[in-house]
Amino acid sequence: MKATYRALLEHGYAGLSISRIAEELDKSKASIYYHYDSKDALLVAFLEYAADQFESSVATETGDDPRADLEHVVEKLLPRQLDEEQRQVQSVVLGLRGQAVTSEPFREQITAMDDRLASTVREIVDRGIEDGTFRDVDSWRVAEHVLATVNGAMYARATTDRENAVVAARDSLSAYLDVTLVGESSPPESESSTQADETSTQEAQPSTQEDGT
Amino acid sequence: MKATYRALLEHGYAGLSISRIAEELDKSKASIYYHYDSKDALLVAFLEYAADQFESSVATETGDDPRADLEHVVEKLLPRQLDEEQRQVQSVVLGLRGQAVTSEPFREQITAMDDRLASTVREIVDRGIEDGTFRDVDSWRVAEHVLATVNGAMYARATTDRENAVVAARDSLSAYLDVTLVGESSPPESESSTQADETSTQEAQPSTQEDGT
DNA sequence: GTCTATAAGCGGATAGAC
DNA sequence: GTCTATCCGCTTATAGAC
Repeated sequence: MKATYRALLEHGYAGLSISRIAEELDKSKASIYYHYDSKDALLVAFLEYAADQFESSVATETGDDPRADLEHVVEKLLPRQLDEEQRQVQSVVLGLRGQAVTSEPFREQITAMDDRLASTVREIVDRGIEDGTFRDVDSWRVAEHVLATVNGAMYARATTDRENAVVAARDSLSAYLDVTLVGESSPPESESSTQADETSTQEAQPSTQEDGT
Repeated sequence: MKATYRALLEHGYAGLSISRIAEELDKSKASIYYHYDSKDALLVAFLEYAADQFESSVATETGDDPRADLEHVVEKLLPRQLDEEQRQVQSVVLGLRGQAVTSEPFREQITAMDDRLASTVREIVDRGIEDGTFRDVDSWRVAEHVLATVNGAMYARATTDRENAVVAARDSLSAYLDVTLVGESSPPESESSTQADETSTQEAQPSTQEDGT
């Protein structure tokens, strides 16, 4: 599994082959077939392994401050500064996830992963509602909104060079949670000056696609 | 390009080969090499073509009601009911986007696409602020939030069986826009009963990953 | 522009020795 | 369990005829 992980990192999903895995493993191709019946079987096993890695990299203690717990989850998935190891785990998982478009078994696994993540978020929101910290919102909807935004931003981080966009989305999500769950108060930090330094890639780019405006 | 599109639809990115494209085209493999120097060159050309298709499938008239324009854009990307053709365009684009994790040229193109989309959204928000329809929010942040959520939900639609989750995220996003941009009023529709029929996949699934709770 | 034929190589997978 | 050797199919890409 670790060798597969390394091979995936180096060559991407498209470039993943038994030879490459064997190389990382420092064993022969044939030896891999002793442990797995086929490449597909190995891949299915790996997807499970990768899901575990990803989820334990996200797992977080939940305390008795729901708003902090929520922020903690978001921070785990979408840290302002992504360290190299997390970047790698995420791009591998995203690479596999892409295969779910055309592969049934992959799709099932990914669906289960998102289900678990969404439940985690929803449970935190529910707890907050019960203990009176949060307003009586539709926890399911809110959880799905959070998950979609976080996934979208992770996805952008892995497939574009729009780092600032990721941070902006994250900040806006936090502000949204404050307004929706807690009420009107804005958090200690500012409201319109956290956005780095305007050196962003999407600033001052007047849209090449349409003629309107 | 159209033959490549069809081949991609039938076999996915992993299964895309010159033979397959030639087959769709009803010409020989060699004839393709007369028009493109290499598979990579063809792929780069196709990415551009696909981006155009995608963007023109999203393009929308912008009128003088910013809130409606915004809703229109979201509806185009994340319709409540996705028709077959749109589903296909989206899964092809998503499939290509996945390659951006490991391919520089792909990454650049995808970055440009997201930049354009974000600008479109931001311009609508700016227009709304100027004409007094919207509050004086940070249009950049809001636009990135919208884009991340929409992308995340599209991504979920293409890689999971969580249809209800997509609709939930979309509804929550609309509600968020109403609150943030317009003010307190909630839209005509309900607040906690639009969520289909609870037959969703993520309901009643008590999270297998942690022991807390 | 398009074809057939073919080169050269890598992919997954197996046989059989150790 | 691991190795070497090997099979076979398919891939990208080219040569050269029409």
